Amino acid sequence: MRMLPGQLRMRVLIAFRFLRTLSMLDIQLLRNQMPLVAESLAKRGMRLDVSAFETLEEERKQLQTRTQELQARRNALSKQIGMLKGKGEDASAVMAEVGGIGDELKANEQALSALLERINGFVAALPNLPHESVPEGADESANVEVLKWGTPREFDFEVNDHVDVGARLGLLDFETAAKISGARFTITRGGLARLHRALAQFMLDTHVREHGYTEVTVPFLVNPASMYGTGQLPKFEEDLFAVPKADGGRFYLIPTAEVPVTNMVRDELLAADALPLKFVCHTPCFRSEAGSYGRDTRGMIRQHQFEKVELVRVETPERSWDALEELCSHAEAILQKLDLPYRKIVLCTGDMGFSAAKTYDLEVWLPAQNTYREISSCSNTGAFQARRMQARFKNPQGKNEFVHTLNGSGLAVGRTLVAVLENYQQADGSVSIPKALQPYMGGLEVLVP
RNA sequence: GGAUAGGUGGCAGAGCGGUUGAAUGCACCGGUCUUGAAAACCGGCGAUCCUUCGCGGGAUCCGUGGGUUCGAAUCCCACCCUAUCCGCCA
Repeated sequence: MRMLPGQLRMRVLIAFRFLRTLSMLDIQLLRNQMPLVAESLAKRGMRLDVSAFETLEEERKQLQTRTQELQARRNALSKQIGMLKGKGEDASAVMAEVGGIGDELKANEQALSALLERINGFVAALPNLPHESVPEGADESANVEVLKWGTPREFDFEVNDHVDVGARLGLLDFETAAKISGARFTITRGGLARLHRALAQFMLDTHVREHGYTEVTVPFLVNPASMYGTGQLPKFEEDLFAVPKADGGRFYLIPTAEVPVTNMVRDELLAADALPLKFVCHTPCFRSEAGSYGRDTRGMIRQHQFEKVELVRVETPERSWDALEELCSHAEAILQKLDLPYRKIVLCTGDMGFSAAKTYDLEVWLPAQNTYREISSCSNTGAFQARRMQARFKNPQGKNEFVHTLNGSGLAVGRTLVAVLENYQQADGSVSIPKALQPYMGGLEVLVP
């Protein structure tokens, strides 16, 4: 198989990263607590080949020790040559001796770097370890409901789904979007377009004014290193849209603001008093949805392009677990203010994303589907992303330590619009506007056909 | 797209091919002085990996990769990135 230039660069980048950071999981943990790590990964349905790793490690130690011995000898002898020449004495005997080291040293160095790349390939495929509080299970059926909020409304008429509600209003148009772009795109018009904008504004304002987040705007096109930092690459390239650059490189369209916002601290060494960082960011998100051809084809639940208001936090390890609860409550606050019934679940070990140590999903009630659907996902990745990104802070003991990074939707704007249309629809085809949004709609109380 | 300049420790900024992991300043930590603080003075202060129970010892890292050399931050080549100016453009 021919390798694309981007992939080649990625492999080079990974090899380079490995030498600097040695892993995505903590390599020390892997070396010293192998059984524990294996057990933890097993909970995620991930079988860790312990003996394969130990063999590689054994080989690495031998090779590294031998290489370093040779390097030490070469350095010492070369230093002697410098001293002899400085005194104007003859150094040819020493030069002959050091010359003999060259071949073996070069062979050792090459073998070592090849081996390091193999070990990296092994470690890079490992997902984050689940937090101890995460319930064990193989798939979504083992997720655990934490709470239900609100009561689904009783309808005294036949409920329509958001596609029909939007059609009756004449403000939601999939056909024209399909003509322009293809499947999984949407056009909204008039009051509905404004309602969509109002939702995003309302979320931003709430998180800034009431929850203390700093609003940021960021690039929507990012480089491969950023995708690697947050964990989308190298494993999940097929989920992304790529844009080629004239120089042969590529940009990726962000699948979530988590990528650019979290990468703001990549390669940074932060002062302890700079933490926590709390950012809120409204962006479009682009996803290829390559693995979900048959799912949610109707309506605007699953799109190639949607908008999201994202919360990102950079925390110290001591505080990150409290911060996750807090962040999730901030996302919940939006649903509560909009009076949309939802439930909160904690994902089991088998259903979590690659980078996450623990994830809460918020699911909003959709009456037409008679079920709850995901509208937010809030995760603590611990030091997993920070280790990939080299994002550190100087702890009170003066030691450099990896930060913990968290992110969560607060909320997905498109799906929130769906939820409002379905939950606030009325028998005559109109849709009343949630109280909290009316100030953002110039006081408008209802959208009428 | 064209033309320059530059990428060195948390930051700024030195660095004739040879005891340079790197001067100096700032920041930071400890101490002296002070009623306290500031100032001044003294001392300390990079990361990662290997080895050791520990003390310690060793290796690698000056944008990235490669080359020359007994020896490279320093010389050569390629690439990446940043800044500035010109052109074009929302």
